Amino acid sequence: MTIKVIMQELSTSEENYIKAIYAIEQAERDTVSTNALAEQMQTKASSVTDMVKKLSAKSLITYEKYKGVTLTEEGIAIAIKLIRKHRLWETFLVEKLGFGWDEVHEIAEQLEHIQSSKLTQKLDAFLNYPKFDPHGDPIPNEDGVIHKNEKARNLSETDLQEAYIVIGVSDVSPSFLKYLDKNGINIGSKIKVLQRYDFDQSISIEFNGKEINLSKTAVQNITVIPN
Amino acid sequence: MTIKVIMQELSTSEENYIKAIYAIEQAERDTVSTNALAEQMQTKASSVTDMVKKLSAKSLITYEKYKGVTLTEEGIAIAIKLIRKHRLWETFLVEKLGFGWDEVHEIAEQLEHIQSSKLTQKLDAFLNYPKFDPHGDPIPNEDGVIHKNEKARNLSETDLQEAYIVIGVSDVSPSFLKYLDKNGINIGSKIKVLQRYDFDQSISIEFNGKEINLSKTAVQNITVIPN
DNA sequence: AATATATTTTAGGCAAGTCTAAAAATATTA
DNA sequence: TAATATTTTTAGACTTGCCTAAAATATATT
Repeated sequence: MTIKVIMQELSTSEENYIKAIYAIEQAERDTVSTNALAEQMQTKASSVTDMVKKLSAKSLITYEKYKGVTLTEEGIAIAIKLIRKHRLWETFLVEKLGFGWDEVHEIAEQLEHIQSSKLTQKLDAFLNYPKFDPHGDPIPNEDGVIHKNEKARNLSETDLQEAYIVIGVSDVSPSFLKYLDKNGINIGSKIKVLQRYDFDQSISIEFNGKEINLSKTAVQNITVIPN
Repeated sequence: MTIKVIMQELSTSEENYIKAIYAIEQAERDTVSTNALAEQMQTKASSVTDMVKKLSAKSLITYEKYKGVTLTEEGIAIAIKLIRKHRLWETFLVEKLGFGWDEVHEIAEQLEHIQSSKLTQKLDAFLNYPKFDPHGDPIPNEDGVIHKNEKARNLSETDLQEAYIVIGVSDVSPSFLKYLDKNGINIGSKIKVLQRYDFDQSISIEFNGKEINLSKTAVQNITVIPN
């Protein structure tokens, strides 16, 4: 027998509050103050108080007057679902539609509120169950599990002989992009770190069967995740 | 020099009214009455009057008390953009995510309100600029041009010995879908009309080298375009 | 044409989500 | 600890989009 938890339908605004509370809880390990939430939501403290009462009545947060709020288990589950959808859509926009990783946030912000768990599942499958989004942030799986331990890292912090996937570059100067392009390196490129030269902090990697040397500057601007 | 028309941001509700007015204008070739619109929107006539005043103030419709409404040029443009987005998303859901033809309407109803013309363009390109959605309805192009040029037609209105491509079905009963599935017929399937039997209005087609007989009912529910 | 019926609009109200201004509680500091 | 400053809540109001009930207008019928 399968147990299906009926999850209440939330408004876009309610969902955004849940997400904001989750984000603050992750950053500061404390209850979330009204002002912090107002700041995060770009609204007034009085509006926050109103909403906080409503979410509390729905048991998505615990709220005590003048003492801030905390997400309940159910609230956390909703936040993670939203993050999952957001990151899956960002991955879709970059990998399938060819958007730049810097242009997808706003659109994903809208897409994450589309209601259909089947859509999320199918999107996940279509993208081949990605573990990280284009910004290197982990994508929660369907059960809400987030692999926070394997976080995206800089190429300079990798282990030798290990395989990685390029998920981003921080320097976006045309010359750097051209340099990567010339070598065929792109988002999604699978590379292996061969050697690290301490004298100039350059490294050599294996990519597409070829060995490529990357300067210190290049290395510092490439973000990877373990493959 | 490119002229960019700044289009005002509309609420989901406003957009839905515009779409509803457009739909009624297409069906009946007349001004749209308050009651007809209330029926279409599943709401009360008084609510319609309220909204109609607002849309009129925004010059998206012309409205004269007790005389019904008509979309302005700008209103029509918005309606067509919404239809374009709706049909592109439906195509995406069916062709890329593997949804059934019958399950995509509700989701597309949400997706069509996502604001980003770049997203629409890129989605269109990703889908290879489809001309018809999974239901056989034409997809307006970026300039709002709808190729109604009688391309999509019912299988019952085809010419013998001609090649066609299946672009949709109107009956969405599971048994009918299963029936098509068993024969391997799908959206995009290339068929040739072999013969038409007047006594029971069934036809025989060639598909994948095999000859398949389709009953009158089946025929009436399949939409094709000339190949 | 006068009356009956149907349609549409107005008037007033409600919920969601926001705001400002003022009051209440908490935190800081002299 | 008492005064001051900050944070949070309350009270009342606004907008959007909807509602009901009643009034106004248009249409149909005798």
